[in-house]
Amino acid sequence: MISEEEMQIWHIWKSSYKNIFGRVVKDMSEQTGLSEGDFGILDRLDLYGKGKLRQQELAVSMDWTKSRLSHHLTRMEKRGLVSREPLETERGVQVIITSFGKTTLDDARPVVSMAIRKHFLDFLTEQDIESITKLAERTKTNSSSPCKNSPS
Amino acid sequence: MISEEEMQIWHIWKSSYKNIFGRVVKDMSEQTGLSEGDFGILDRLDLYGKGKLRQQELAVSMDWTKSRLSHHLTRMEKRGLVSREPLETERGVQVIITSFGKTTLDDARPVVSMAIRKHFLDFLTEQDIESITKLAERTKTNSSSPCKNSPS
DNA sequence: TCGATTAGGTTGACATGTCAACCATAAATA
DNA sequence: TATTTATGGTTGACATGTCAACCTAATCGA
Repeated sequence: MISEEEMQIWHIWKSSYKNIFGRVVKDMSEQTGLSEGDFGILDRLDLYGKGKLRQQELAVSMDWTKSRLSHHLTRMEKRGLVSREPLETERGVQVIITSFGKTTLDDARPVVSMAIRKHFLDFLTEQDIESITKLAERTKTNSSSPCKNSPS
Repeated sequence: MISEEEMQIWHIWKSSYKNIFGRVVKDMSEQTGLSEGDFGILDRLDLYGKGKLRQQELAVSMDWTKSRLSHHLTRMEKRGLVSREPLETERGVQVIITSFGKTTLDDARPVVSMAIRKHFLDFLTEQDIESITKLAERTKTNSSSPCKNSPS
């Protein structure tokens, strides 16, 4: 169905990603104690929500299922990184970064930046950047959502 | 430490990978019942070993830890995809694809090929291929292994 | 107004991964 | 030869993910 060379490209692409990504994650977790998920969540709470976000928005933003997020938040809560409380106005849950979470995040930012530069950005040419950007465009989710708001 | 745009590239690169890879894996698992790991293992047994490989070689080839492989093989054994038996000549374990594993693999190959073409190859330009290949080269593990054989 | 849906979350079971500890055998070295 | 050390694997505990079932509070339609 597909040629040797084509299969090669696939394998190279996969392992290249796994290598680079793995190095960044390793630096991050070793030097900050945060996983990529932890960091993503804290980052969004801090930047998009000034410290708090509704659980559902967080799920969308992370592109995670509600179940996955729920489990993850439970663990982060135990570690003291975030807290949860019911919304007042409507139903739903507010996720709030704790002060411990905030300082952990602040400490982590430079580490993460450094890791991304060292293991990823430093290797990119202009061509790579263009290639990455365009490929992402081309393969983007076909979000012409199936008739959600279509005039029946 | 790093600019908005640089962070953007990182995010785009990550999500682009996750999207494409996720689609391929989803097709594969839905249509064949195999995970990527399952397929990788069966594929290697079939191609590199004519049906059997030493566990350790398999681990290297998959770039997995021995622990991870051991756990995974235990599960695959339960499902009847592979079997294990001790080596005769030296110590160690032979991993052998069962006939059920072999037919499952044969059925899976075209599905996997199709998925890779549909979700990945079809979107690649010549430039992308060059970019992917070269970036992989540039970021390849610096395998000048730390003094394994260095003259003290 | 009442029943059916939808939205927002939680939970438990199970699959998958990681890590450190362990065990046995082979090889190297004192 | 006796003691280390390296090799090849297994195991158990625990972190992380997925899936389906469940619960409750809106909301929609007849």
